Amino acid sequence: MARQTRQRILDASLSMFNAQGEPNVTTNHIADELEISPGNLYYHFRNKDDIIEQLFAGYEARMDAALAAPEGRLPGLEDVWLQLHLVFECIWDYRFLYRDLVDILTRNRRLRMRFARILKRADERSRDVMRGLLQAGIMRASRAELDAAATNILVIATFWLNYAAARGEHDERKSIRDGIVQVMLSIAPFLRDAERLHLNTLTGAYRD
Amino acid sequence: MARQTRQRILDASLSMFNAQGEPNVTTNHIADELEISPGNLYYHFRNKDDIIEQLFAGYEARMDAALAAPEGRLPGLEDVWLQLHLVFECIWDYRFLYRDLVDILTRNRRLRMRFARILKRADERSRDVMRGLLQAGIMRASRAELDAAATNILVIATFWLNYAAARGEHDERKSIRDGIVQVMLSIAPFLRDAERLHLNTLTGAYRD
DNA sequence: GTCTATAAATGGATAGAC
DNA sequence: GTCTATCCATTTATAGAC
Repeated sequence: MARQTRQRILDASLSMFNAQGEPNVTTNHIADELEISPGNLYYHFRNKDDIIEQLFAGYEARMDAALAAPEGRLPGLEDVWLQLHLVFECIWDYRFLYRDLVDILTRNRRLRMRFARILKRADERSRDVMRGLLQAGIMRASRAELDAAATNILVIATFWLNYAAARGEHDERKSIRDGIVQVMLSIAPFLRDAERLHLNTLTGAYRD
Repeated sequence: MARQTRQRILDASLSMFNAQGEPNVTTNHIADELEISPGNLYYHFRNKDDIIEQLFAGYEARMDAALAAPEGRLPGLEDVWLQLHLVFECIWDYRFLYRDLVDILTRNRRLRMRFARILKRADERSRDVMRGLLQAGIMRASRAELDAAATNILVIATFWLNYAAARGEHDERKSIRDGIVQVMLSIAPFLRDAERLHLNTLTGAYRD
């Protein structure tokens, strides 16, 4: 039953962090929710940060998988679409991390480095995709524009949920779809007319 | 001296919030820093949230001024440049708000509504500029692309400092300039070749 | 207006029994 | 593994003297 309780604590923590925001959930709240004693919780984890680190490990593995490149070929627009889904689903499942990102990373040096590594990987991946579109001849961009576009995608993906919350968006689930559309449309103006129009049609249909 | 102390509390709070993050600064810390008693602080403000609300009022006025449109004429690219500076400087001066935006807005219903109003205004302003470029004939975009581009600018401006922090950027002052360049380059691909090239040159020079 | 003193509540964490 | 009991530190906030 040891494994069991440990896992239950992680599951409840993730769920409560996501629902109420990590700063607003104490170890006591978690223990209450599971109807176990605080002492028991501290038997399984050194402290709250330990719980967060374990959750982060799950997030890390998930995001690393989502950021994997397709085997041995250049990525196309359809690959982007699929990959964005994987990434946004991952962000959604660990949204507590993003909600208070700076505060969490400031408190914990290890997480800071690990998150920076993921960002860097996402950046490379994002650039790869752009380069793929360039080489396929369906995109036109200067070096600076390409870099900026890649960075743009990271910023949108990373903070889209926060943006939705700040705007007072209630249907959080829907904002995931909006975020994906937002990223796709940020690529559109770089494309050749045919592909650009195609993308506009696709995103328009997807939105509803 | 009443006005004096009150203002000193506001100044110190803003400075400490910006430096250490609002969640990590308590009313006691503020009193300590000013070498006054906690009781004195509570004579001037009902609580920490009251301080934040007063600071927010300053932010609000400042941002409203930065978002004002030029008198009676359509905005051009140079207007965007200037206006971005005003907006980013304002964000910089009140960066504590942006650092823990969701948490702060979740805790305070009034601030939530007031910030949403500002975002809405920025959105309109951003759209106006796009429309101006369209009508001037130097930009080409579908309706969906224009909306997305306007939103993009908001997302970048709002979260650029957080993004820089998450990447482990140390020179915070420099990230302001990078943010401005990032926004300008997000507009570039929509422009006619002449203006597009011009913008690439300008941002390239500005960055260093 | 400002201070001292302190209440009241909370959150993180541990010791020791079972 | 789990619980009870409890400690310690922190934070917010107030009462009352000066």
